[in-house]
Amino acid sequence: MRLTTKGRYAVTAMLDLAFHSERTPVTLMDIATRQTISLSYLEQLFSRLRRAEMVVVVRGPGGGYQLSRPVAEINISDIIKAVDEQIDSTQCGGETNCQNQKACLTHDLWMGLSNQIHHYLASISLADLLERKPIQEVASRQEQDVEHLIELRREVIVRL
Amino acid sequence: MRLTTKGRYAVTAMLDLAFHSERTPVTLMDIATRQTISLSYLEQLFSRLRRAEMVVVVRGPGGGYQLSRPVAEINISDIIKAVDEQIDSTQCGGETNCQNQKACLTHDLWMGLSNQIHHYLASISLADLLERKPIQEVASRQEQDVEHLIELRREVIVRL
DNA sequence: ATATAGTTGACTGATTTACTGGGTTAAGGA
DNA sequence: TCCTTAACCCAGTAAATCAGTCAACTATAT
Repeated sequence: MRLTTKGRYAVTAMLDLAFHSERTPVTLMDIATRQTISLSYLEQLFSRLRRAEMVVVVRGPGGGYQLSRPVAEINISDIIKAVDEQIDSTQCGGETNCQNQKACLTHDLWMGLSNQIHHYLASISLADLLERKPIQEVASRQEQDVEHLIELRREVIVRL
Repeated sequence: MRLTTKGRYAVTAMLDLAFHSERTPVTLMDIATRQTISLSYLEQLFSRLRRAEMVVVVRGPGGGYQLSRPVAEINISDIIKAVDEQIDSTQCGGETNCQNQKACLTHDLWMGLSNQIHHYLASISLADLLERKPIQEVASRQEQDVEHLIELRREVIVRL
């Protein structure tokens, strides 16, 4: 279980989905605009999220992504694991042969530690995050800030 | 608070120190041999650990490193923060201006999350880890496995 | 048909990781 | 005083990862 900015991007994007995809799918372009993440980077992340069956896809016009299950059933740990390529942190993948064919100190230590963190993050769902006041406020502001940009983009595209 | 292999190396090395430096200082060479970490990499890590006042140094023959305080007063979070240069995970360093001079979704979310992880790791001390059975067993085995190597190294050096 | 939107892969620059090798400095012992 | 020990420090580097770009592709709704 690693904790890097990559995982944070994924959690942010999933939270954005949770806010906006209840009725209609959300395009990566919309998420990119609201969360200021590059579209192509989002594509990479969602490719993994899709393979991990965290999101479902609707292709074609009006399409986009939606969460594959209710927000209460998606936890932070799963999101991070989906994008963070699990090059397991002990170099032996639970094989317990990190050091001269035997377990290293780190093995038991870090396994235990990262298990605990994993369980902790697994206990937090998207639903939990959605309930938080400050997050709701930020999300509303983001919608207003960026709504006109998204509209503008659509109009401009239509005119061309 | 990031969670990478670098932090794991630091925690492993500190745990090794906790096991072996109670009476006499421990050289980085010994740790390098026991934990199979490169000596120069250890030097880098301990340079930071020393600046963070996690360890004290004794120079010259018979010297090495010792913990700066009792094992119960050194927690995992401090160790990781000492070596992981805190390029804060939100790009705004608590300034709350990550996105167009305002808070991003990530800000509150990730701040909260990483705070919780920080507190969790802060609640685990080296003393806690030392008490764990599997860790004790691995440490004993490592001593036996490597003791002769360390002895050998000293003899060889003496002969040269 | 055409525009929308996801899918895939190759490729890039920047940064971090983990390590090598060189020399310098402090301290202890013969 | 000289030698050894061991920390200190610096410059460099191969590999991996991060974050992102670009281009060609497929599926689908209108």
